[in-house]
Amino acid sequence: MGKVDENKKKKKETLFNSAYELFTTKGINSTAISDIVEKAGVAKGTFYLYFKDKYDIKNKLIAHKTHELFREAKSALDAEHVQGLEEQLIFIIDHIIDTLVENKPLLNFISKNLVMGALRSALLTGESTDNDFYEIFLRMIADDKYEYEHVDVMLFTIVELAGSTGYNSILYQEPLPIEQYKPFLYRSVRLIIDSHRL
Amino acid sequence: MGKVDENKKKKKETLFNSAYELFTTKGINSTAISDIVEKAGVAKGTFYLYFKDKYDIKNKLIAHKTHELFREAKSALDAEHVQGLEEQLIFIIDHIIDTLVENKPLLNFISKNLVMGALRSALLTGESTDNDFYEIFLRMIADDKYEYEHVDVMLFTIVELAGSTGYNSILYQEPLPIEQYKPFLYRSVRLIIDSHRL
Amino acid sequence: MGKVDENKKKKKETLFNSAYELFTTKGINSTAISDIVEKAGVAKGTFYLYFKDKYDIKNKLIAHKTHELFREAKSALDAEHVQGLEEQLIFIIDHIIDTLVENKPLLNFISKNLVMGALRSALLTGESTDNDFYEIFLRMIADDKYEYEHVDVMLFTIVELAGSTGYNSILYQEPLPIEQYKPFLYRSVRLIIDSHRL
Amino acid sequence: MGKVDENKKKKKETLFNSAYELFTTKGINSTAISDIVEKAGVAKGTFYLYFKDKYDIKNKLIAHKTHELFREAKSALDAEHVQGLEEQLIFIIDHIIDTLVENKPLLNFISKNLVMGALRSALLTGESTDNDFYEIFLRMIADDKYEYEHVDVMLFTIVELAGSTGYNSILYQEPLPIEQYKPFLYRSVRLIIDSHRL
DNA sequence: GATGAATGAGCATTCATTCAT
DNA sequence: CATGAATGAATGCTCATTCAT
Repeated sequence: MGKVDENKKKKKETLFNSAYELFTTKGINSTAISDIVEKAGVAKGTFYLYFKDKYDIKNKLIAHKTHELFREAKSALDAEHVQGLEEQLIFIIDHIIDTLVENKPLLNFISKNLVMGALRSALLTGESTDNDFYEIFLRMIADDKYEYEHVDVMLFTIVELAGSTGYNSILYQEPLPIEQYKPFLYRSVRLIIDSHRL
Repeated sequence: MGKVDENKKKKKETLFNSAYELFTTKGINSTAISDIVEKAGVAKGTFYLYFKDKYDIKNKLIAHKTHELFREAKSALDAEHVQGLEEQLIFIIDHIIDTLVENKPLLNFISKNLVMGALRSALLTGESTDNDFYEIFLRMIADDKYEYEHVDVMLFTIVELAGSTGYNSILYQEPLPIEQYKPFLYRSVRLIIDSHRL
Repeated sequence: MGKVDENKKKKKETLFNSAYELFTTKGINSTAISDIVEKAGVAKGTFYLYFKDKYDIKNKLIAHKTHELFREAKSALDAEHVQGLEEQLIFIIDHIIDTLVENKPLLNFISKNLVMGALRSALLTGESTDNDFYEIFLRMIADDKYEYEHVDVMLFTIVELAGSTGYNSILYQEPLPIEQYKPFLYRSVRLIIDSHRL
Repeated sequence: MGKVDENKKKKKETLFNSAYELFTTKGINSTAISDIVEKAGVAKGTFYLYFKDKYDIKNKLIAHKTHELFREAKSALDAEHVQGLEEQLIFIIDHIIDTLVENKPLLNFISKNLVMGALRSALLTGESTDNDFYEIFLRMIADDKYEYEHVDVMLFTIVELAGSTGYNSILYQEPLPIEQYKPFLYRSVRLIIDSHRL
C-alpha cells in the first residue's frame, strides 16, 4: 500500500472514530458534520470524500461496532471449551451483555439496531466472508450433538429476545437490573432452543 | 366544558392529527413544525401554546397510539369469551399484530418504542387510571386458574419478544412473513408463560 | 392596508432595490443572497419569505424594469403629439434608447432579455391589464391611417432588431456609437413597417 | 508534431468536448469543473494546465462553435453557384438557421452570443487569418455587381436581426415557427441590403 | 388566546484551486 | 507533464423560536 493510500485510510479512520465519539456523547441528531471534522482535525470537504452524509457514516459505524461485538464474543468462546449449543449461545449472549454493561454509550448507540444489524452486517460492510456470523452460528448448530429444525427462526427469536430485553434491562433496570434478569432471560433462551430440537 | 375550552381541545387535536400524518409519511426528522401547523391550519405560534417542541408531540403521540392499540385489543378480547391466560395474552398479541399488519405506517412510527411505551403509557399521558394496562394485565393474571411468579418479568419478556420479532417479521418478512412466524412466536410465548407458572 | 401589510410591502421593496443595485454593479453570479439581505438590512430568512431564490427575484426585476421603460416611453409619447405609426414607434424606440444610454447598468442587466420580456411582461408580473404593452401597440397600429398585415410579426421584428443592435451599439460602440447608428436603425425600422403596409 | 504535443492536443480536445456536452445539457451554471474532468477522464489539475477557469473554456467554445457554423455555411455556399449578394447572404443565414433547427442545444448554448461572437471570433480564437469571416463577407460584397456603402453597418444590422429573431422563432415558435417566419425575415434582409446599395 | 412576520443561528453541501507526489 | 487528495471559504437554505399586534 502506497503512502497516499495509507494516509487515506488513516483519514477515514479518524473521521470514523470522531463520529463515533460524538454520536455516543451528543447523540446523532445533535452532531453536526462540522463537529466531526473539527474533532478529526480535517477540512469539511474531506468528510464528503469518504462518506455521503451523516447517515452514511452512522450506518457504517453501527455495522462495524456490531461486528466487533460478535467477533469478540466468538473469540472469547473459542478460548474456553464450552460444550453444547445452549451453553455456547448463552455464553455469547452473556459476553455481549457484559460488554455492553461496561459500555452503555455503545449500547445506546447501536440500541435496537443491534439485532438485524448483526445478522446482516456482512452484507452491509461487504467485508470478508469469515466475518459472516450467520454462517458461524449455522456451523455451531450443525456441530451440536442434537439436530434442530427451523434454525433461522430459532436464531432470530433468540437474538431479538436477548437484544430487546437486554437493552431495557441494562439501560433502565426495568423490570430488573440485568444481573437479576439474566436467569430469566437464559431460561427463556433455553426453552426456545429446546423447542427447536428434533 | 365551555366553548373556549372546546375550541382549545379541538386545536390541540388538529395539531395532533396533523403531526401524526406527517410523521408517518415524511418521517419525524423531515417534518418541520411549520409543516404541522400548515396542515393543521393554525398559526405557528399556536403550536407552542400546546406543545414544547417536536419531540414533545412525538412522545405524546406514541403513548397515545400505543394506548389505542391495547385498548382496542382489550375490547376485542372482552367481546369474545377467551379462557385461560395463555389464550388471552396470545389473543391480545394477535390482535395488535393484525392491526399493525394493516397499518404499517403506524408500526413504523411507534416501531420499537411500542414496548416500553405501552407499559409506561399511563405515566406519560397522565390519563385516567382505568387506562393503565399494566393493572389490567395484572388482573388478568390474578383471575387465571393458575398462580404465577415474577409476573412483571413475565409480561416484560413476552411484550419485548412479541414487539421485537413482530416488528421485523411484519415490515421485512424476515426471517418469515408474519403469518408463518406466528406459530413460532406463540409457542415461545406459551413456553415463557408456563415457565412462570407455580 | 394595515400597518403589517404596509411593512411587508416595504420590506419586499427594499429587497427588490438592494438586489437591483447589486445585480447591476456586481453581476448576478457574484451576488449572494447574503449580500442582498445585508444591504437591505433584513435577516436572511426574510428573503425567503418573499422570493423563492436569486433567480426568482432576478426575473421579477427584469419584468419590472422593462415595464417601467415602456411605461415611461409611452408617457412621453402621449405628452407630445406625434402623428403616424412610423413616427410613434420610432419615438418610443428612441426614448428607450436614450434612457438606456444614460443608464448602462440597467441596459446591461436587462440586456437581451429586454425584448421578449417586454412583450410578455404583463404575463410575468400579473399586473393590471392597462400595463399590457402588446395591447397598447396593437391599438396604436389600429389607430393609424394605414392598414397593416401580420402586425405581430412586424412588431416582433422591429423590437428584436432595435433591441439587439441597440444593445451592442450603446455598450460597445460597435459598429458605430449609438447616435451615429440611429439613422441606419430608424431607416431599417421604417422599411420593415412599410413592408407590412397593405 | 511530436507525440507529446499530439497527446496534449488530444487532452485539450477531450476537455473541450466534455465541457460542450455538459454545458448544453446541464447548463453552464450547473456544470462544475469536476464534472468536466470526470467526463473527460483526466485529473482535476489537468484542467488548469489548459484553461484558466470555466468561463475561459466557455468563451473558447462559443467562438469555436460559431466559427464552425459559418465555415460550414460558407462551404455549402461555395458548393453551389449562387449569384448575387442578396442570395448569397440569405443562403448563409438559411444554412445556419437550418443547422440550428436541427441542433437546438447548440442554439441555446451560443444563444444570443452568436452575433458578436461571430464577427469577433477571429480575435477570440487567435486562429489563422483565413478564418476571418469578416474578411470573407467583405470580399463577397466587393465581388458583387453592385456597390454598397457602410458595409460594416449593413452586415451588423443583418446579422443582429437574423440572430435575434431566429433565436426566438426557433426556440419558442414565437411569433411564428421559423419556417413561417423565414419569408418575413428574408424580406427584411433584402430591404436592408437594398438600402445600402449605391 | 391567537397570529404570522421576522429573526438569525445553524447546517449541509459544493467547488475552485493548490500542491506534494 | 499529470495526478487527485485535501482544502475551507462560500453559500443557499431551513427552521425553531420570539413577540408585537
